[in-house]
Amino acid sequence: MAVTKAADSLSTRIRREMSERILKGVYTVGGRLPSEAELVREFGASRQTVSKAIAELARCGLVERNRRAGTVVTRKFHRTFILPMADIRQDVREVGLSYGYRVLDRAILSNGKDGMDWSDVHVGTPLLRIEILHSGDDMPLMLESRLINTAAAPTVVDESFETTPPSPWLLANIPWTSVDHRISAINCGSDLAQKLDLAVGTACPTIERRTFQFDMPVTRARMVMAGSRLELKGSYVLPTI
Amino acid sequence: MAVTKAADSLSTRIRREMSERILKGVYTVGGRLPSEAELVREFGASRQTVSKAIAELARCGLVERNRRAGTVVTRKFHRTFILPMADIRQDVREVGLSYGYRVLDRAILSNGKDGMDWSDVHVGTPLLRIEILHSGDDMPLMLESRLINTAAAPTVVDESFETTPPSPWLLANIPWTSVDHRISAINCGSDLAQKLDLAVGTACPTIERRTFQFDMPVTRARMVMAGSRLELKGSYVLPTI
DNA sequence: AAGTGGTCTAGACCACACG
DNA sequence: GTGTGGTCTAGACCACTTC
Repeated sequence: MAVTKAADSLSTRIRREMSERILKGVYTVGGRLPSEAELVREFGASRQTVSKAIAELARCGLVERNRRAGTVVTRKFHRTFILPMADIRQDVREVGLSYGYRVLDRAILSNGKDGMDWSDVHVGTPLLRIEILHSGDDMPLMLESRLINTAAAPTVVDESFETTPPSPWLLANIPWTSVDHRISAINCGSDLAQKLDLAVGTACPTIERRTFQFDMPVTRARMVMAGSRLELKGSYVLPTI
Repeated sequence: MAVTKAADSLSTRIRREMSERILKGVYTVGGRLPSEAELVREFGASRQTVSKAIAELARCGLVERNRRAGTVVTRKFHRTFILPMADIRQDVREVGLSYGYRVLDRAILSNGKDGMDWSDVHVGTPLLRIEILHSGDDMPLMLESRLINTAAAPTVVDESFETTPPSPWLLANIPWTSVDHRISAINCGSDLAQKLDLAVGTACPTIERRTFQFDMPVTRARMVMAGSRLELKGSYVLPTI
C-alpha cells in the first residue's frame, strides 16, 4: 500500500492510491473494487473516510457504485470535458494584446414587436438588444449580439455598458441556474466581413449561448469570432490524480 | 426554514435551501454565510451534515470557504461550462439518422520519419495514423484524422477499427488523465469538400483534441464537421439546485 | 486568543438489489 | 435474508487566519 505523502488528508491519499490502481489496471474495467469494509481494513481508516474517497472517484466517473452489487470500475469519465467560459478580456490580454470594445448598438425593444420574438418570454416584456465589437490592439476579434430579458435582469436598463461589457456585468450581477450553447461555423457575409475586417466568406467559429434562471430566459447571445484571430481553447485534468 | 420534502437526504435539502437563499439574494454576493455552528443550530443537523452541504456549494463555486474568515458568497460558478465529449454514434442516431463510418486510411508510421513529427513522443515510436469518415444515412458528417501513440496504446496495432471507430475504442480501452482541445473553423479546401460532399469554401467547425496519460501523449485528433449538418451542443445545469 | 473550517473516528440505522 | 453503499450523529483534534 503506497498511501504515503502526508500533508494531504487521509481520504485524499486513499483516493489517489485507488485512482492510480484503476488507471494502472490493478482493477480492470468492469471489475469490482473491494468493498468499503475491506478497504477499511486495508487502509486502517474509518468507513466515512474510505467512503468519501470512493465517492469522489464516483463523482469523477471512474467508478460506479451500486448497493448490494458493489463498486465497479467504469470508464465513462470521458463523457464530458470543460470548456472555460472565458472572460474575453482576459483571453485577449493573455495573448499580449490590449483589450477594447465598442458598443455598436443598444436599444430597448418590446417582445413581440419590431421583429422581436423571443418565445418563452412574455409578449410586451422590454428586451435590451445590444451589439458589441470586441477587439485587441484595435483589431476586431469578436462580434457579440445579445438580447437581455429585463424581467430577469431589471437593473440592466440603467446600465450603459460603457465601462464593462455585458458578459462580465451579467455574470457579476444576474445569477443564472442553467446554460446551454451551440457551437457552429459560419461563412461571414459582407456586413460581418466589414465589422470584423475579414474577407467575405471567411470561416468564423460561432457560439450561441443562452442562460436561464430556472425556467426564465435571462440572456441569449451570438458570438462570432473573427476567423482564427482568437482561439477557443480548453483543457481538463482528471481531478482525482 | 423551508427544509421540507423528504426522499432527499438531509444534507441535500440543506444544500438546496442554502443555494436558493444565495440565488434569491438572502445572502448577498461578497457577504458572509452563517458559520457552521449557527447552521447546525438552525437546521438541527450535525456539523458533518451541514459541512457536507456547504462543501458541495463550494465545489460548485457558489461560495468560498476560509478558516477564521468564514464562508462568503462568490459568483465564480460561471467560469466554466461542460461540453459533452459526445460519442458521435449517439449524436447521429439522436437526430434520427443511421450511423455509419468508413476507414479511409490506416497506416503505421515511425515518429520522425515520413513527415511524422510528434514532439513529446520518442523518435522511432510507431504511430498509428487513421482517417475516418463518419456519416449519417450515408451523408458525410465528420472527417476524423487521428494519430495514436503506440507507446501509450500498444494493443491498438491489433485493432482494425472495422467494427468500432477509434474514439469509442480508445475511451473504452486506453485510460487518460488529461485532455485539451481547440475549437476553430476552417474554410474547406477541395480535398475536404470532396470527402465531405460540400462546396469548396464552406465554413466547417473543427475540434482538435489531445489526450495524455500524465505526461505521455496518447492520441491527437482533428475532427472537421461537415458545415452545419451536425451541431455541437451542450448544456449545463448548476448541480446544486 | 479565538473562531473558523478540515478532517477523522466510532457507531448506528436504513434502502436497495441480488440470491 | 444478506451484503452493499447512503447517510446521519456525537465528539474530537487540528490548522489556519484574523483579531
